[in-house]
Amino acid sequence: MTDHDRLTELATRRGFYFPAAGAYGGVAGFYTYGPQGAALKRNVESAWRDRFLTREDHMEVAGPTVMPEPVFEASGHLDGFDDMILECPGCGASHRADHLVEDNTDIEDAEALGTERVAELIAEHDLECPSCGAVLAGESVTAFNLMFGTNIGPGSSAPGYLRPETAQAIFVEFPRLAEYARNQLPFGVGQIGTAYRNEISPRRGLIRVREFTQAELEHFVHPEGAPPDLSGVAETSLSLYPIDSQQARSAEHVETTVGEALEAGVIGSPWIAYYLGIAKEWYEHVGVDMDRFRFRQHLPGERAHYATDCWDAEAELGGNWIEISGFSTRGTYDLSRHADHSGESMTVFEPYEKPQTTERPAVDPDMSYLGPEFGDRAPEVVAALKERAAEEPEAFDGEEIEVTIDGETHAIPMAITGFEIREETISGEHVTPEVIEPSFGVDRVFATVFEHAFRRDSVEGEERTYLSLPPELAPTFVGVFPLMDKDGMGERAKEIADALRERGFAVEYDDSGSIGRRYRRQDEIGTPLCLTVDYESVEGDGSVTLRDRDSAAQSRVPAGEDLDRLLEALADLRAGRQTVAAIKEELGLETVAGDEDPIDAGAE
RNA sequence: GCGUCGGUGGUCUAGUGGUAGGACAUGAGCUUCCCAAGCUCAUAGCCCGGGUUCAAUUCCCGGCCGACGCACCA
Repeated sequence: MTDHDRLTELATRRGFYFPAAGAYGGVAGFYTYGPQGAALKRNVESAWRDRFLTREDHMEVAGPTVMPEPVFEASGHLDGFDDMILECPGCGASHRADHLVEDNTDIEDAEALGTERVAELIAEHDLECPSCGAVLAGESVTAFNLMFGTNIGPGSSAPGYLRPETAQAIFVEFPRLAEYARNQLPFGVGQIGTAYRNEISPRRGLIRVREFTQAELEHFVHPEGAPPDLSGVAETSLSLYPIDSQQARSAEHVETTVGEALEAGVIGSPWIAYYLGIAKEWYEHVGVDMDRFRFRQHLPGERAHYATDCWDAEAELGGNWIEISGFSTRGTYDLSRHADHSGESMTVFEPYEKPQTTERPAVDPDMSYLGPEFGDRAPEVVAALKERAAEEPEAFDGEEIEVTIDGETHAIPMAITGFEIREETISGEHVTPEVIEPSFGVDRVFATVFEHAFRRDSVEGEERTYLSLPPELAPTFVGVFPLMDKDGMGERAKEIADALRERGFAVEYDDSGSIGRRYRRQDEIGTPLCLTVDYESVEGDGSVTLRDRDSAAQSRVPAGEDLDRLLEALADLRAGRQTVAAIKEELGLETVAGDEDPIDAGAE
C-alpha cells in the first residue's frame, strides 16, 4: 500500500472527504467533505481570508453561482471555453479538431471558424489521424463547452451558466463596488465560493473535480499607479521555475528573493512579486512543505486569453507538480469587455493633481438661421464650421466665413457662427483599472495541506500515522479524556471539555477503550493536543496531562482552580501566536519523567 | 472520450456456478490503565442493469465508479 493509498483510505475512514452520492454508484468529479474535512476546509478558508482580505484591507463579496448568458459572452467563456472535439473512426482517439487544422495548414486560430468550417477544412486537406493514420474526412466535429448550462426561469428563453470561475461575479459588479470604495484606486475585492467546470475527465481525487471552491482576489490598480510597498516581502525567499529553466528542460529551481527576482526581471510585475511573497509565507504558515513547493511561470503559449504575465504556485502531490494557485495580471481585459457588452461604465474617475486648462477655438452656430437656409444640409455646414475652427481659427476674423459643401462654396455671416476661443478645464480622466489576480484553488490547497501533513512513525514499538497539521487549521483542536470513566474522572473531564467548548475550541471528548487507542484516533485526524484527567486531577493538585501530537510527549499542566491560564495558553496556540514548546515554557511545564522521548529512534 | 487493469461489511482482503470467511475498525460487557493489550457477544458485505443457467457474487454484454496511460486542462 502506497502512502497515497493510505491517505485516501484515511480521508474516507476518518471523515475528511469521499466520493459523493456513493449510494447511487457515485458520480465522477464530485466529493463530499466529511465532518473533519469540512472543518479543515473552513479553517483553510478562514486562514486565507485573514491573510489576503482582512490583513490587506480588502473587501469580501459573495456573488451568485448562476449568471445569465450575456455575462459569459462578455467574459469570453462562451466561445473561448469551447473545445472542438473530433473522434477518430479508426482508433477512437479524441483530438482537438482546431489544433489538427492549425498544425497542418497555414491557418491560425481555427477555433474562430466554427465547427462546420473546421470539418470542411479537414476534408479539403485530407487530414489523417495523428495516432493511427486513418482518414478523418467526413467525421463530424463537435463543440464541447466546459460550462454547465441551465435555464433561468421556466422555458429556455433565458439561458444561464454555472460560473466557471468566481471572478466574473466581481467584475460584473464593478460599478457598484467602485462606488462603494468611493472611487479610490487601488482597492481589492475577494470572494470565496464554488465554481463549476464540466471536465472531460476528472482525476486524482480532489485535484480535478467538477465543482470546486475558489478563493480569488481581484486587486484593481491604476495602470500608472504607484507600485506596492515591497518592504515587508523583499527579503522573502522564493523557489522559482521561470520560463528559461522550463525551456532549457532543467529541473533546477531558481532560489532567490522577492526583491532580487524583481530587480533581475525574472518577475515582471511588482504586484505579482508582492503577492508571490505573501503567498509563499502563507503557504508555509498553513503547513505546506517548502521542499515540495515552487512558483512556475506560465509559458507564452499557456497563458489565458487575458493574462500578460502569469505564475502558478505548485505543490508536489503524489509525485506530480500540481497547480494550487495562479497569479495573473489580467490587465483591463475583463472590465473592458464588460463595459463593451453591458454599456455600463467600468472606469474610475482619477482627478489630476492640478486641473489642466486649455484654450480651444469652438463654434456654436445659430440653427434658426442655418436650418431655413440649408435645409437637410445644415448639419454638414455645422461640421464644416467646426473643422475650420479647429484648423484655421484665424479665418474667423472677418465679417463672413466661407465653407465648402460638395464643391459649392457658401458664405456664412460671422455673427451666427458663435465662434469663440473657449477655456476648457479638464480635472481628471476616466481610467479602466488593471486587475491583479491571485486565485487559489481551495480544494487543492486542502489536498496539499492534508498530504504534506501526513506522517508515519513508531511510538513505543507501535506504528502510528498522524497528521501534523498546524494548530490553526486542525479540525479538532483538543481531545479531552478521562484516564478511566470512574472515580469522578469522567465528570471532571466533561467539565474541562465544556469549558473549552465555551471558549470556542473544537473539542472531542472520548472515554472509550484504552487511553493509547484514544491518542491514536486523535493523531489520525491531526488533533494537536490531548488533555487527560487522571487520579492526580481529581485527588491531587488538579493538574491534568497535556500530550503533544508530534512528539507524543506528556507534561502536567495546572487545570484545577486556575483553568483560565491553560485556556489562555491554548487560545494563543490556536491563533498561531505561540508554539507548543513556548506554551510549555510559559506554563512552567516539565515533561513527565520517564516519557522524555516516546518516539522510537529511527522510526519512520 | 479511448485503452489496460480493477470493484466482496466502515477499512483492508480470502473465496466460490448452489448467496460468503478473516483481520482491523465500530457498539455492549468483563478486565487493565498514560500510548492501537486481552476475553465474550453483537452490528455489518458480493457496484448497478440485462443475458446464459434449475441456480450468477462468480460466466457473458452494457453501464457506473476507481487507478494508470493517451487526449484534454480556457
